[in-house]
Amino acid sequence: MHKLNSDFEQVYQVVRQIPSGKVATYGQVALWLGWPHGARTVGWALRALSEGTGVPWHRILNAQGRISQADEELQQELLESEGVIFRPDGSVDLKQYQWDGPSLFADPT
DNA sequence: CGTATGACGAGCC
DNA sequence: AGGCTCGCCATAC
Repeated sequence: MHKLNSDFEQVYQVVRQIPSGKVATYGQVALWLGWPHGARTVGWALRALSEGTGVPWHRILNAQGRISQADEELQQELLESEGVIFRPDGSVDLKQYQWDGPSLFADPT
């Protein structure tokens, strides 16, 4: 299949699998892609993302369960609209909301 | 091709 | 607990 598999595309493919109401961390996504220390690269990919791509970028938080992007207000609203509850300190309980990982049934294509 | 940058993360002070 | 530094890695220039 067309190898559009640039590293960015790989990131998007994983992020797109995160279900509504769940979140994932940069490092977590990186691990799923096989980059033990590529968390920053995941951030780069999401940053390069333009609007209307359909990629649920807002479901990505840092290891502390906090928003790392500039437009925090928007991201929090998007998550809350999916049922994610933020703590008073502006973080989310990863124990509760962190996604388990890509389904083993997800076809790699 | 070397340097700088960044939506990270773990460690150290 | 909070802030700073350093390591990692794909892009940008």
